[in-house]
Amino acid sequence: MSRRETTKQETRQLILDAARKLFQEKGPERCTMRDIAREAGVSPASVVVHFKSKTALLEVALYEDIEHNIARAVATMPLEAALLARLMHIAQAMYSFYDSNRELYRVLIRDTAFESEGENPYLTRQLEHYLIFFGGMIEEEKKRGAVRPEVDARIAAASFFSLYFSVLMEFLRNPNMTVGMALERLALCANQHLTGIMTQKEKNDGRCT
Amino acid sequence: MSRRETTKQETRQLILDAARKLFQEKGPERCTMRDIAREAGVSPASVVVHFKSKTALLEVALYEDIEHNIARAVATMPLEAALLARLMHIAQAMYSFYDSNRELYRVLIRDTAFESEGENPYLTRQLEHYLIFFGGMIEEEKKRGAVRPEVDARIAAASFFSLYFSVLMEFLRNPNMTVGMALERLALCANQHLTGIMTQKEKNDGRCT
DNA sequence: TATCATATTTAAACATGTTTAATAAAAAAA
DNA sequence: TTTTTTTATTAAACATGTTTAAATATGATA
Repeated sequence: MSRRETTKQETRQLILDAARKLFQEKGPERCTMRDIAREAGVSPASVVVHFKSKTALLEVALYEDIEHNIARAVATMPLEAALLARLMHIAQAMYSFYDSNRELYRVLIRDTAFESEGENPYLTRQLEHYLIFFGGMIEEEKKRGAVRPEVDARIAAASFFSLYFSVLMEFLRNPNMTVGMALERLALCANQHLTGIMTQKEKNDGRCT
Repeated sequence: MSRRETTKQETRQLILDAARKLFQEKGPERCTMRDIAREAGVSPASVVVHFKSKTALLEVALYEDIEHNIARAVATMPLEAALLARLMHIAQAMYSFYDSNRELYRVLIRDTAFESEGENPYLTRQLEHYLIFFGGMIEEEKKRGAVRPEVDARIAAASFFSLYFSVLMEFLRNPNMTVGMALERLALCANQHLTGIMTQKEKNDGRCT
């Protein structure tokens, strides 16, 4: 790596460290690009040159941590547990993580969750990983005979994500909601998705296929 | 109403009309508060005095239309149809509506969906209305014997909303996704929620209750 | 009516994310 | 080595949402 390249990477790292510190301490809305630049010892323009925008910086600074947390949750997954328990294991890890700085992650998710695929590769990639991972788990359950064979595993995985994400949204919107309450709600919703809500009779009538 | 009050309301209306026009035409990110003020024939400060912030103005300007659209969808609801068909009727109406100006509604929802309850009364109220409405429909289905009696109707309604909203998010994030594709996906997810994914045997073992 | 208080509007200033144009330093070319 | 080109950095300017303080208009009060 050329001299020029190394100093560039050093500058980038200085900014990233400063941003992480200030975002965590003061929240992304109460720290300015100038604050971050000062903390990093560079000019505000340099921050923009290295990371396109404040939102992009927020994204780079935080999504890495989120990925680590996901990896940790996956690594500690109880493999023998039932599908619902596994989903709840991941959800517990993620909700607790976001709970450590709710305002920070509220702003992060708000600012990035509606970006298009190209603008937010992190989210797209994480979601895709999740779908493969959880979809695979559901396929396994089919083989074990716990999930019906005609079920579309990817749709099921996507549905679980929808339930997980909606509860997360409510959790971040409502400061009075605890991790425990969020988990309780998710468990109820996910359990319904596992067991369905229709009567057997109605299913046999084939009204919903 | 006093003279002072009427002129105030007139000013407010001028701003609101100007905002609606420019938001629709140029998109909320490409029209400034100064643009809106000029179009309305008032000062930029006046816009802030009447509507706290640009986001709040966006909210007031657009949520009313959304409410009208919901009301229209509810009014044209086929009452004899099955639960899934009714959900799809609402979803079709809403997705088509958002499709009329995707970028506009993407920004609106992004900027408001993560606000706390107090900051965004529209969303909270609309969601609550929906839960009561759809929860009531599910209770009816219980009486008809189409939905199992032990099912928590409110949780079921909330779950359907989660599925609806997640598909909407994907729809707004991904410009290549059509209304038809979104509806297709939602139908698959909602149908799974109706019928469940577990085998009967596993349910009898009571692993998920 | 004259005066005071209150509410509405606004010009000007401010705060902050971002862009631009210039500078300095490194790499490449001569 | 000297010159040229490319690249990293930044000071200054800009764009735009928002605040502040002043001015203006309205209603109440004497």
